[in-house]
Amino acid sequence: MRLAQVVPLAPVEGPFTYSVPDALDAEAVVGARVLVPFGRRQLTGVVVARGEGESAKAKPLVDVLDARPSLTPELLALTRWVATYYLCTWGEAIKTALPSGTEVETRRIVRALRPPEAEDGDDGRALLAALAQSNGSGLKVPALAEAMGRKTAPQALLRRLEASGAVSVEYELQEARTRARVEKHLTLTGADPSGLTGARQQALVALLADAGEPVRQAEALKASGASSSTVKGLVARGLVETQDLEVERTDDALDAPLAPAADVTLHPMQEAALGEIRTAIGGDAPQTFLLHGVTGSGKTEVYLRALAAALARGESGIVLVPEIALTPQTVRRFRAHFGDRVAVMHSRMSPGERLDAWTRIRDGKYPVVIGPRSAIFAPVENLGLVIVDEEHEASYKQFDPAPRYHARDVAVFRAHQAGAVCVLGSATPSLETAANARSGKYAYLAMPERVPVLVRKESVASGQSPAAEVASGARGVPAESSTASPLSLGEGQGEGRTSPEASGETRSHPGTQPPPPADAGTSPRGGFDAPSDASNPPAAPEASGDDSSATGYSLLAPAPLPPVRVIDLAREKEVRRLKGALSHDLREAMRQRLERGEQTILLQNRRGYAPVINCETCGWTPECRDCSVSLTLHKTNRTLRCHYCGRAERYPPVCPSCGADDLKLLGSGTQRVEEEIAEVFPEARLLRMDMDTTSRKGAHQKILDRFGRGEADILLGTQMVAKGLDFPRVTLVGVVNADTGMLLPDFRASERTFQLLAQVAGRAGRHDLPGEVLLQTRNPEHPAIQHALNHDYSAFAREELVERYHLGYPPYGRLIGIEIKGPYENSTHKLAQAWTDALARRASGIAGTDVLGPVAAFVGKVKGFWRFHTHLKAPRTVPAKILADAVSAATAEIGAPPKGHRINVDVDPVGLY
DNA sequence: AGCACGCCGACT
DNA sequence: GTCGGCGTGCTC
Repeated sequence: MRLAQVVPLAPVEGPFTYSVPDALDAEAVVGARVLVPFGRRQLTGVVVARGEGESAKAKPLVDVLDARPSLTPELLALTRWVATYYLCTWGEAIKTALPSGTEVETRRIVRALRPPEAEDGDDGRALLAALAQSNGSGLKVPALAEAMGRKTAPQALLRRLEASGAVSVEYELQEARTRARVEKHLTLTGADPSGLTGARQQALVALLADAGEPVRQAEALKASGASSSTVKGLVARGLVETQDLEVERTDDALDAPLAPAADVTLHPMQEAALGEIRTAIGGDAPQTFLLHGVTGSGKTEVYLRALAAALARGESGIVLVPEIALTPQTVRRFRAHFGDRVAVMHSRMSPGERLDAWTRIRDGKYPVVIGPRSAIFAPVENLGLVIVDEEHEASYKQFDPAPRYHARDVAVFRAHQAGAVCVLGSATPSLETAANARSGKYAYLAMPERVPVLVRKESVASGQSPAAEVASGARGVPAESSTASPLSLGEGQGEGRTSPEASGETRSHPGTQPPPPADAGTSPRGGFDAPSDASNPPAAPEASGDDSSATGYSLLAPAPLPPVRVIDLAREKEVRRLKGALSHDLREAMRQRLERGEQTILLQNRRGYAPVINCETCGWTPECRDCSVSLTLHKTNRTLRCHYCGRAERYPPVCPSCGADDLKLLGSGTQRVEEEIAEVFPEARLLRMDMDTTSRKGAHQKILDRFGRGEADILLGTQMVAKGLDFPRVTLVGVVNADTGMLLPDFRASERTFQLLAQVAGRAGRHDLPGEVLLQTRNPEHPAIQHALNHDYSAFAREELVERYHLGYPPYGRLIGIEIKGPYENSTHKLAQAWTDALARRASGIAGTDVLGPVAAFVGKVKGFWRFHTHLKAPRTVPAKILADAVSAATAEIGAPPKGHRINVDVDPVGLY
């Protein structure tokens, strides 16, 4: 008999075998979504294989849901890899690759067949009364339970009422929540319209004749001034036909007019990088590049041209960006170049818009897809290029729900599998990527210099260049050696190979453990050491007589990377008796900018007014009821707020514990810095950007636009001020407290701090005005600070890699994190201990492997759930599969956790606390 | 994830 | 005794 292997979209291990009725045989192809009987109900699954054979257990497929398969064999293979690598079910992985809300399944619906009074028993009456509220449309079983004020539905009672004919319980097909939108369209039948007298009718017919294709009724009526009765009349006369056709829901924001793409000439360094990428695109073998370019080196221009090369070959491309809201410039430039060939996915899209975009991508209408991490599963065919912009960004890692995948690593795998080229771009590559570049696994492309900037002429004249209209390119810049060279991370080039699973190659290389990047101090600095001295800037290009100025753009010489100065807050406190958050020097620097009419960006990576309140009399500190953190004072509405669960309560005027009027506000967040600036510079125009001021849709962009137009002197905010923005008049970047996050118990804390500081430092002095960066810290000797000071990524990476090597952390070790959550501290700890013991027994036989934990999470309780962590740490030489098997075995041994408890497995975790 | 079965304590 | 709560196991 004909069989199909089907993976149900449920967290069960599959696939399951079904028989295929003759009528569905042609449609039930691999990759198609199907409706299958599963237990007592029916649900959506995906056909992953077809075949012939005998199976006694196999039930027949109920229906095929796709006219065209939802998943290509390539995406099926990709999702299966994600499932095995990230330890989730194939069904969970497939679910992330499909638009949400499109599942079809049956649910039990209970309907009342009699009025409540007809029932003798009290509970029977209560059930019927609950159903009566549903107006005969019935209730799903959980909804019924809720309507009765119970946790679970009374199953036995239900069965009795069903048997006695008081209620019906039926499985009913629930349509997908998200469906294609169909709207009424009008066409002419071709019948002779002569003899029509009504002006409206004539107008409508003329419009339809002009169009020559079905026109949306709403559109036709608006354009012709007709009404629906006009249509009725025409239909009655047999002149017009109506039909329901699918329409695409699009995001209006994307229809905004675009500045034409500037045709710029590349800097030789960009040219060299692009050349290598193009060669790889032209070749047959898959290849991954690290494009390491400082802020302002023109990475986007390289992406654009690489993508053009792939498109020219008839291939498609995927561009991953960390978060669309934070990268509007990048998105706009792709749209300016590729127009309606680009599908943009972003987090603010409605499920319907997403579905429509997804459908059209699958139908091949968009060869370019740009979006956040989930876009790596976009159903494009003939993939030629995958770009991961800002590859170091933590937002590429998904945590909830499973699969807990890293989109960058999935990107590398997908590109490899498709024989495509993958480009990972960053100014501050993750150390994983740096190690892969160093070992030769990824080809290394360096763009260590800023390039001249092209701005629209009128913008230059007014002194304010709207961020979106800036493009990068250069002409006539003397070529420096821009040969790609490996990162100078130490000795041992060649023999060390760290191979990420995402490479799609072997999982491990036993016996090829990377050597320690020893003796880092004496190793030569390689091709990438950003110039930190302003004394030798690249020569300015001629700004006239070239094509670009003819098209309304002018070239501005690149600014050198700005000098960075560290302000030791501890010393500042001693010497100058620092009050508030802003040191004397930072205030003076800000004053200068105000006087010169230049702009300042201030980073304070903490929102609210004061993160801690303390009663000086009794020591009371407000803490969240549901989370083990102290509450932050938000002065704007006088609330105490929890930054983990969002809970807010009134800020008490006096200490609720002892009644003393002695509450001291410790530390400062953005609101307090805002207040301080207002006191010191009452004339300054200030914009604050943090989660509190950007919660409304579009608020984020509004603030940036206002700042870009020069409507404010100072932009103050959390790390969102550090991302990909280009404001020509910003000449000062101040970091109010560089230590936030630096001392967290996470082996990546230092890396993240360095990346944030490097990123925000790159915001100063991007055009003709020289910039300056001031870092305030209590830890001036910290490596993250010291290397940010010199813009020296290479030195930072070198040093940090040595540390990682000695500690056995990634990229020199593998890590699987297990989070155990539960409602009580004791029960959760016990479960965590039991799980950890089970894992330890499995891991004891694996050489070099450690089981660390369980330890209480850094924030022990969040939203009422206690959290404990255990980590499995192993050398890279241990195959990932061995570790995964150990974790699976431990999970199986422990079995299902008690009610209310959860165990989450996180392969390659990104945050440890 | 549902859904059903079957075992326990708390009421009539 | 029955009902409701909850743990356990299964779903082609």
